[in-house]
Amino acid sequence: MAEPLGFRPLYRQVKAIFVRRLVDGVWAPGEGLPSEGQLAAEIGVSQGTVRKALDELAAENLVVRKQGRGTFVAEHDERRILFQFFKLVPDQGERRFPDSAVLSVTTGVADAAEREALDLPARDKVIRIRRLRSFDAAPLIVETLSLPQRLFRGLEVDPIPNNLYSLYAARYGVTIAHARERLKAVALAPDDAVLLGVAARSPALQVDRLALALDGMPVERRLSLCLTEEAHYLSDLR
Amino acid sequence: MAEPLGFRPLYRQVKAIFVRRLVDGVWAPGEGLPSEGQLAAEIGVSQGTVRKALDELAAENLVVRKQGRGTFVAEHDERRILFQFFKLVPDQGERRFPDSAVLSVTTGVADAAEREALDLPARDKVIRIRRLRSFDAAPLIVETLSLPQRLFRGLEVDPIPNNLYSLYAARYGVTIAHARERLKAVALAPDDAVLLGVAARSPALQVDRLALALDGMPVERRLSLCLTEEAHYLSDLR
DNA sequence: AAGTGGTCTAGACCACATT
DNA sequence: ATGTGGTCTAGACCACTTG
Repeated sequence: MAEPLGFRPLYRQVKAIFVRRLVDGVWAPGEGLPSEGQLAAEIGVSQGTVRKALDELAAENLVVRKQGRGTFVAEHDERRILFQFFKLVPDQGERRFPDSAVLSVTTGVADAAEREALDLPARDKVIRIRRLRSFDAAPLIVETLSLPQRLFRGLEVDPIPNNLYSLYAARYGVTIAHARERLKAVALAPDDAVLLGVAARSPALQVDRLALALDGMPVERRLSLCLTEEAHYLSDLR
Repeated sequence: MAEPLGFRPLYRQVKAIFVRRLVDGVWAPGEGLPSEGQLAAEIGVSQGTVRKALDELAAENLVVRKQGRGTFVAEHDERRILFQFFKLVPDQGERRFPDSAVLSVTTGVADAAEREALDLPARDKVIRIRRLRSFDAAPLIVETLSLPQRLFRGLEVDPIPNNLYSLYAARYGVTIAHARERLKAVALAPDDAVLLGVAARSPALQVDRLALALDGMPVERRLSLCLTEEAHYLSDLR
């Protein structure tokens, strides 16, 4: 009578140890990890097992490996966000990052959609950030972010940087690991159309993003309305 | 004076041998590969090196590994297409595959967009398939496919199955390995709106797909107009 | 019981970056 | 010269599937 339960390979247990250290901030973004040999000796497994654990973390973009230099905790620098999280690219010209103008920062009780997405109990509060993003002063995206207030205390009192994911990591120890986006084509409401400088009822690409932390906890919801006259959402199917 | 050229690890050379066999159809979809040990002995490398080559092919969905059974050439069965290539999912209910009704099959000289996408010389011909796809008789997508005629001779004279990628592989030896999609929100032209049963100028999600074969050659362009009232395009950012 | 892929180890050597 | 990750090997054993 063998165990009907799943088998858990050693390298996954090692990986779990490493993820724990990332979640707890023992290893902070940008920092270099100990060498494979040191980690192997510390944990008491072979170097090959550590290697396999680190390879999986690298495949998930949680660490970056550099031959001859070492293994480093991944950062949310502009380049990474541009390629991993920002899928809207100009039809012509280089892939680049838009400017952001914050329209408002408010707090309030989460509505049904926010509670559902962020897995919040009733009456929990969220911070809402509304901003307009542009390429060369040409409005491109108007978006509303919703964040659980209990995770991001004090965020609303300071200036909002363009690169939010870097701020989440540095100030709140929250690392965005991946995201799920749901896309629809919609007709713009009059007020959004005004902000984007187009006619009401113009078609726009609506992107409903839920961003998840290292441990899988949902930490940010982002509802974006994008003009796609001169840009498109790029999706690679592999 | 060392070689300034790139270093090419052994397992990648082995992988290239395997890809060659897939491209040439020596190993056909669904077929089982020789065991790792046999391949290692045949090529004259260690089993670990063969393993690393096969692991990469599995990561690219070109082969499927089944513990205790063997390694198999990936097929374009319904499940794979549903998860890898069909990103439009119902807002409520299970992920599923729409029905297809072919509207027309024609041939003609490739236009500028088709030549650009498919990398065709001037005056080359394409086969165009236009079809309407529905969930439970509710129209969802109207799409036009463009295929290089020289790759798919005779395709236009036979009935068009719902699962085209399986047909490409079985009859023309063309395996679709991955695809690149560009999304925009557009207002429906009157004739497309009629087909989809909505008002003219309704917003729709336009998906411009370019599908690439194993060797990276572009082999299919597909322009889809999707209604997103009760469905959405799902994109996972990892 | 036999065959397959999956894991784990130990050691040698290579490529790359830094000192 | 040293230290890092990357490759390659050989062998042992484990988990899973099939006959």
